Amino acid sequence: METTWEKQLRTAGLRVTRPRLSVLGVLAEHPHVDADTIATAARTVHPSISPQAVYGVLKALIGSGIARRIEPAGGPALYELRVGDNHHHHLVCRECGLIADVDCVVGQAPCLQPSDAAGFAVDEAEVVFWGLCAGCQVARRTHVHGTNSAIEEGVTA
Amino acid sequence: METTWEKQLRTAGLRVTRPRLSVLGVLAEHPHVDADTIATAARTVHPSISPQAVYGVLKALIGSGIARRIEPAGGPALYELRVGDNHHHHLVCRECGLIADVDCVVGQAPCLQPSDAAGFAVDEAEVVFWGLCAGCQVARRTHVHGTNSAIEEGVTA
DNA sequence: CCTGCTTTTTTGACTCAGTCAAATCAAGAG
DNA sequence: CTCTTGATTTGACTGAGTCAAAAAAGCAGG
Repeated sequence: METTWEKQLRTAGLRVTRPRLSVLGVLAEHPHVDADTIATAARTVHPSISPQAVYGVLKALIGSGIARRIEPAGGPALYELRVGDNHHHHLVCRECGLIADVDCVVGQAPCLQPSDAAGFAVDEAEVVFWGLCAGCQVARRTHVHGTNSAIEEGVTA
Repeated sequence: METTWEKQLRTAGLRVTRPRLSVLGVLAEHPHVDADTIATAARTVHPSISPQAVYGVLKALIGSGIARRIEPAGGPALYELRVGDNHHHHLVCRECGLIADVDCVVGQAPCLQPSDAAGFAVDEAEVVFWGLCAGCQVARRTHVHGTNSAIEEGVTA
């Protein structure tokens, strides 16, 4: 497994270093993490890693397409490994920040091409679905006695 | 025109104040502005307005649905007036940050509902189209002599 | 196995966007 | 006009991330 990462790094023309391997290890275990969590987790494997090194590693990984950066509104940036070419989108929980992956909707849904592109040369469509994760729906029904009609009426796009 | 804003504020249960009216004025003139630009522009009308007042006003406007906040990756948050109910999405230029509105794709495109919602109760789908605006396409062709094949091959969603 | 060049990492200062809390001030109800 | 409540100002502070110089480590050639 570790050999795979080494190969990936070398293929990308990057040197194989301890900080890089430990960051890759963290990314492989946690699907969507912020830089600070990566630093903390990586420190269990490589105690001397500095926060800036994490940013540096992530920048290198992103630059060579090994990792991807997503920036949900209202929170720090999150990083994920890009395994293969499976481009996907994200479901974000408004309450707890939990993120789930959703398969790319293009294919069944070529409608993502904007109808009027206003002269733009569009090269990527980014979709974020906002809502409540299963756990937070339960928590809300338990503690609050209001309705959650707004949530369940459907999607506003 | 100003009376309209006063009415909107009062309807929302908000007091009509000079900072609020000047921020509304700026928002009406500029479709997508960041907080700092709003502060600078508002100062031409109301010189003593503080940056924090701008944040306060925006928070109030957003809380009552008069304005909307968007947070494109890699830049400060932008604010726009929400006229009527026309929910729309955004085209963002990778080069210059220019933003254009795109009509909501739901209606012709009910496919925005994720196929597998992983137990989430989804209440909003947010779409951002990334690319190059017309101006930056011209600028790039003029100054760089490489290809821009990646850009024009189509949308990756 | 060394040597030396180059890329990474470390260290530490710094920026930018935004928040928080206490004190002052103004809107507008009565 | 006065009083109460809500809004703004002032000023300190946080969190996320960048930048640059110095130290350290990777790895290619001998």
